[in-house]
Amino acid sequence: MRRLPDTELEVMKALWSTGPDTPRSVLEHRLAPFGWAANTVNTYLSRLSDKGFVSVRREGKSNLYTPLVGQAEYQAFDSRAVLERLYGSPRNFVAALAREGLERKELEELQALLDQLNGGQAK
Amino acid sequence: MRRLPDTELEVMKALWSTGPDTPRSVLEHRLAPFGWAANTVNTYLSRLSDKGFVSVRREGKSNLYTPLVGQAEYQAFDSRAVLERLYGSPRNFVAALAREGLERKELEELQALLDQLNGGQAK
DNA sequence: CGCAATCGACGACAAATGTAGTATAATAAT
DNA sequence: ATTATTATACTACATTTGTCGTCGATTGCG
Repeated sequence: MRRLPDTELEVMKALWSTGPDTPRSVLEHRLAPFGWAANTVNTYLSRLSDKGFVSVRREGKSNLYTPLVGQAEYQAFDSRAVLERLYGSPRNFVAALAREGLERKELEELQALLDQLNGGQAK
Repeated sequence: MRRLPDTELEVMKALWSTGPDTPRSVLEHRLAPFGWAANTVNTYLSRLSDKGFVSVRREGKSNLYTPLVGQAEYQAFDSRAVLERLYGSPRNFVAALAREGLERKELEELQALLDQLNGGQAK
């Protein structure tokens, strides 16, 4: 698994939210704000395919791209990579966020999650 | 502020830990594991200088590079960027880590930090 | 059937990143 | 001084990323 560049990640996020989809559809429904040319999306999808993140299948007149890597799976990988790159531990990451100003809501969500993780039990 | 590529970030980490330093010294003391050529480090330092992350000063026979952006400052910026890129909230980030397997120690550290953040008081 | 609208494959090209070599100027050792 | 050592500045070059354009095949319409 490798970390994806920003643009390809945006395309993956689109596919994760819509499910298997065609370039045109995904562009119009989920990537419109970027104002990308149709070919641009095609390039990103093609690169994602090369990297094994999506599969391609002929769906009548156009291609249908299906995510091969799930969002949760990618996030699990990426979050660890983030720690290794600069923070070392979840604690350091959250501390950095805190320095920048954590909102009450974010804090509460975190606390709730931790309670839950602990209630279950930590591995 | 912009996000730094991996190699430049490694150099910054080295400078953060040693303080102002020369290319040779930083390479030998903190970057040895990478096995980079001396000129490679020089290039990274030069790019960091262009980007305004370090300052250069002539120190006798060699250059002395000083970080202009602090580690805490960079981390605060970067951690937010991480959330915006893929997670949306600290909660989602930690949840992703949890899926990948959080160690008990990491959990405890996090919990302690949160207690502290709350004890202090959430903004 | 003939032509126009689509779509995808492939090629292009600039900027950023990873990694160093060269050439040159200053230094140090004989 | 002459030479061997260094450190720096500049150049170089492959790969990756960001963005498309072109061309040829496919489809749908009149």
